[in-house]
Amino acid sequence: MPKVGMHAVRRDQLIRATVEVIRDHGFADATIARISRRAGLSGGIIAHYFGGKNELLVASMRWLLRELQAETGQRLRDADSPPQRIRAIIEASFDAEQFKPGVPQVWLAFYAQIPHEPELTRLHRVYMRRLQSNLLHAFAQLIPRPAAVDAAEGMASMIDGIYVRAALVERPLDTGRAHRLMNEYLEMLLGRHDDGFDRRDPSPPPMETSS
Amino acid sequence: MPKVGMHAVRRDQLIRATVEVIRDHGFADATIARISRRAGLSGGIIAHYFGGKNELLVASMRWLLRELQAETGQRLRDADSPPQRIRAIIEASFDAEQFKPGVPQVWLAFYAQIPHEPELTRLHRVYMRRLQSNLLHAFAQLIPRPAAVDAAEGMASMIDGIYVRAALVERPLDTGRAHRLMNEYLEMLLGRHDDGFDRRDPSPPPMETSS
Amino acid sequence: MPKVGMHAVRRDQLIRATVEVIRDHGFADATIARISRRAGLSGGIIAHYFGGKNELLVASMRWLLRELQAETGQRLRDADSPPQRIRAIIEASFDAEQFKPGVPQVWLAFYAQIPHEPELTRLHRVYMRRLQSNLLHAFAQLIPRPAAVDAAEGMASMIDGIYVRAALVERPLDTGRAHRLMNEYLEMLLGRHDDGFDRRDPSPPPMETSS
Amino acid sequence: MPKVGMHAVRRDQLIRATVEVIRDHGFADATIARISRRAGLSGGIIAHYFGGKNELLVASMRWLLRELQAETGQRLRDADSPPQRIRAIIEASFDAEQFKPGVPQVWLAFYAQIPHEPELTRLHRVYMRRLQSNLLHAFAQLIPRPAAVDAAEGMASMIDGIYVRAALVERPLDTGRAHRLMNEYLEMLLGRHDDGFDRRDPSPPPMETSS
DNA sequence: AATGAATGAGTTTTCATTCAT
DNA sequence: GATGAATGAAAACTCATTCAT
Repeated sequence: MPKVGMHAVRRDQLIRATVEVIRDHGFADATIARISRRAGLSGGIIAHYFGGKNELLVASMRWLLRELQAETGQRLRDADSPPQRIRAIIEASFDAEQFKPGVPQVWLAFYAQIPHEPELTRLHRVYMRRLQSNLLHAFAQLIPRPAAVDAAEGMASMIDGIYVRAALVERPLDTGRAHRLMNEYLEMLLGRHDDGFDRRDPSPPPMETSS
Repeated sequence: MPKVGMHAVRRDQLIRATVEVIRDHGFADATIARISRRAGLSGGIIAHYFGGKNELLVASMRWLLRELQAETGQRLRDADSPPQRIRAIIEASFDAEQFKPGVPQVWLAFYAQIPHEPELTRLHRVYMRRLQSNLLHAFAQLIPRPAAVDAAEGMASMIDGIYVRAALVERPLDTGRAHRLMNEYLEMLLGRHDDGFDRRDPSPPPMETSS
Repeated sequence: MPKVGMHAVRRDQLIRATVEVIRDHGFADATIARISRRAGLSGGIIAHYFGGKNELLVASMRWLLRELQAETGQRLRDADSPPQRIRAIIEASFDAEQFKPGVPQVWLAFYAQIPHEPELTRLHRVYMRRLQSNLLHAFAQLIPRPAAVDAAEGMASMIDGIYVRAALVERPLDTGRAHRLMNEYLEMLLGRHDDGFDRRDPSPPPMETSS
Repeated sequence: MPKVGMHAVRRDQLIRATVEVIRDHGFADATIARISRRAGLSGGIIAHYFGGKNELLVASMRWLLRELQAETGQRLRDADSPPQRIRAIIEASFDAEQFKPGVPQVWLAFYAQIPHEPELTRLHRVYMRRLQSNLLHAFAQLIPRPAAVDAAEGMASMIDGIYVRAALVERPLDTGRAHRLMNEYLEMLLGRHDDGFDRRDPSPPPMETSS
């Protein structure tokens, strides 16, 4: 009788290898041969566990999103005010794990593929909507609704922008400076309306449901 | 007798086809067959005019950067104050041309390839440094140096972030809202120091040299 | 304690699955994965019971031939005149079981493989010789020897032809019409010599030995 | 500028190689590697000229059917009475070319694949219907309609049966004996009604249209 | 006895490149 | 200048076999 739990172990092993290969070679050059070699397994194993290369790639992006989502969810649960909730999102995005060398490149590679692979489009849309919803609800408790909409959009853009640039520039911002930039932006967004706006918002924060 | 300028015509034709194919299929699926078919030419032609596929891809990114650079340069020449210079950069980046459907996807595709192709790395670095330099000089005339460094970084990140998101979300911001977000951010960046800082900066603006 | 006869049960189970898969997908697409899944067993089981895929295929054809042979033998034992013996062969070949949808396709698939797999060649040769011998002996008691040789050949060809066509046409003959065609042919073959030929043949009918 | 007509030459070359490989190894073992090697070309060429292996196989069967159809059509055009038309069909089917060693095996291989590949099903159906129609029309001018229907079916079955057996037995009938068997069958079919049936049939023979 | 994990050879397909015309 | 025929390497995928449990 085969060892139990092998399924999960192997899938994880292969997904990690995939992420590493994409990090080192880019999406277009992430071949089955490279991935399976990196995982220390044979090429045929990918068909065995994922059905095909594309499913492995999708599973890898799903895994990345889940990791990030888990981080975000954890921090959101610990936050108990709208500003803290916003900061929780920033901190999850700029977690040390996400800023490790190579990690932004992997995200960027998947980002570029999103418009061309429907399942990636779907995965990303789900993630992004949840993020946007969280940001909007938090801002809406702090500043007037129209400003909150722009603030949420701006905040999300800033997060993405800093992160994408981390993949592109030789010496990316350290996480400290990334945080500082984000927090200054946040302060400015909130400060503009620091003029008597009633911050008490009766609506509860959006649920953190796992998809 | 060959037509004069055929060389330039064909190269342009192939570069445009390359951009279209990357837009429609992504970087990994931009094959010579597809590109040459789109250009209405035979597959062999690419070796003839570019030596190989990779050179064509590099030339295509160079072409994109030149277009953007030309736009930026034009607007910068028309600007005659630091804030106007900053706005010129924003406006060039969020030009209607750059926001056409598909265009952000193409940039994103090249972005993802930049870390893996040295010549793309180089091209992008040159472009980015010039942009950064322009932004920094402009900000440095408006706010204190340490704040200017952060402002330039933040502004560049915001530009990239908004642009990348335009490739990823179903309904990207229209250029109007993109501009508004940028301008609000700019005002906030400048406003924070709107407290007697001497905006006169003796250093000249950076040269607009074509690479 | 293993059930008694498990060996035979499993072999039968796998052979039936093989026949069904060949029926549905053809010989070239009868994979071990499909066969074992159809049998409700794991892929490894085939090596366990047959040594390998090819042995399973050979065993499957042997099984088909044995079934047909059993049917033929039974009917021959019930026949007590040369014409009845010929009809017994016809009836065994066009038994309802053999005309079930899909069955002719299976035979055809094996037929096509016979020239390329020595063991199948052997199996089929044995079967065919016995059939031919039975037909020839029966005809030889009814019509002159040279005519009997042709009649046996013609009868065997007609059987094969009707059967192969049952695999190829959309609406195969029903067994009734198949029988009628065969019987008419038989009558014609015999009728031509219905002119005083001595039907009494001293030679005994060929033995029905099981291979 | 490439040589003109290469397209037709190469396709023919590859189809012939395919037929030879199927003849020697069977359908399941007719690999692209073997086929292209036999044709003296590289494996990639098959994608170039046929798009894929399956299209090559379909084209090969179409080619075989066309050859046979051409032979049949030629002989039918030379026939000027119903019995001659029937004999024309027999003779085309049992042409020396079709009885060359290996040829029946190739037909048998394609036959076995017909139920599993829709395009082969279609090709064969078209061919078979035309044959059946020709036979029926000819018989209908010679014997009563119900008998003609059976005669056409029986004749087609006999042709297929003799031909299939040619692929299966060690020493197939020589074409002479095959013809004799067929002609005897034909005579019997016609002779049974040699009793005053009005052979004059006003309906014209079916058109020989190329598909 | 039976599983299904894992392999690796082999197969089809893809594709950039080369080159004669 | 331009084609598209042809290649061959590399890619993804298939699949029979092996084997530890």
